[in-house]
Amino acid sequence: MARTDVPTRKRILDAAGKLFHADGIRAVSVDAVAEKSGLTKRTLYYHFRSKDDLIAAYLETRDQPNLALFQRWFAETEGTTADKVQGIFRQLSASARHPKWKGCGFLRTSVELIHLPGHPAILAGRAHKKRVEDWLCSVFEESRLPEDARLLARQVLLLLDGAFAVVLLHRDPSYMDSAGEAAAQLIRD
Amino acid sequence: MARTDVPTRKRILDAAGKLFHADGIRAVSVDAVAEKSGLTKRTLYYHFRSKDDLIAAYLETRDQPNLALFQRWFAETEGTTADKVQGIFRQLSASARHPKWKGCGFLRTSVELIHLPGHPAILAGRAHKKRVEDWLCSVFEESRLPEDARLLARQVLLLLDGAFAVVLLHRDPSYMDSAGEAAAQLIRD
DNA sequence: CAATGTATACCGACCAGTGAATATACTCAA
DNA sequence: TTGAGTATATTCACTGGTCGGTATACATTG
Repeated sequence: MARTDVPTRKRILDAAGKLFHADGIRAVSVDAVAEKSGLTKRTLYYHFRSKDDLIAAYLETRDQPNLALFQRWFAETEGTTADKVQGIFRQLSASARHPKWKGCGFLRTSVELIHLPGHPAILAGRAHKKRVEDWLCSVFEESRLPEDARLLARQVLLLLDGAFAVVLLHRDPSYMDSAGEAAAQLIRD
Repeated sequence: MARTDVPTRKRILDAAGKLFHADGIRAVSVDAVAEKSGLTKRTLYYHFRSKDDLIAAYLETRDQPNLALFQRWFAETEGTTADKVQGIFRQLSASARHPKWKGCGFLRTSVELIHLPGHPAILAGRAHKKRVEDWLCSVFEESRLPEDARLLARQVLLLLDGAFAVVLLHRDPSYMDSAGEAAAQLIRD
């Protein structure tokens, strides 16, 4: 239907999101996305120029919500900055207990496509990680001596992404808690 | 030649190794490996039951050398345990400056294939990471109070893998140094 | 009519894996 | 020593299937 352009596009993005999350980007064919969304492949190619275009659009929809979640978890935790950061890890640890948990979509997707340097997914992943780091940095600048803030933000990001990778690989959420403790220790120190 | 079975198999593994490292496992076709090794695909399938079998054999060849490298870097660095661990990160930081550096093959491959739970590459990655962690744990047990050793080993592993992922994604080896500093700080503390 | 959106059917390229035949080297009996 | 037999090693040509992407025609709506 011509009037209802948005729902069609959204249906495609929703279907793509589910499939990409479940099986990875490379493994999901455009045919599969079309079938899952109940539309024809040709219709999909009417709304998206290419599969890469679809991937980019899919990642865009995930960027802000992801950071917002971290910010909410940070804000909702009582205590020092170290406690609040550890709160993020604790919430992630709880999330990771769900059997369908697949870690950080940006990290996963970026590593999956790391061999294609200019790929939109790499750029999206890079931008997302930078956004998280910058937010952490601003948080530390507000509550601590400024010269440590950038380094500290980087180190917390390293622990965060390390935990995403290791928890995913070992299927053991307790690594997320170990990462949270390490982060708290680095911040407190 | 029947007498010289080993070289053929090795030629295939070498070719596969180069291609897998350069382009990723999924992206490399069996045809490509066959062509690179100067043999026919059918010959490849004579020596390896399947592509997965080839992948598993390829990863096996990378397991011990990788850990041995860490151990060498650890042993060759002077100073405290914290210094020695930081030495590993420093060496990795130097390695990461080579333009062809692609991070940890086990981590990259495991994340690439994470959606296939029983895949040999996942099992190999898991086993490799466990081996590194166990080695770190034994190192810490020898030089520190035993109850902290396991947690510390896990946290260093988290920093290590976080750095592998973040350095790869951002193409910025200095994250490896930040990880090393964090590790040293956790150990010293 | 004309623009937008959707569908059927198809393309060439590539994928992992295989069938059948062939070449090479080793074994052992005459 | 030689020649037949056998296991190993390799090749060419192929299969069924999937991939991303498209040519073309049909439908709906203003």
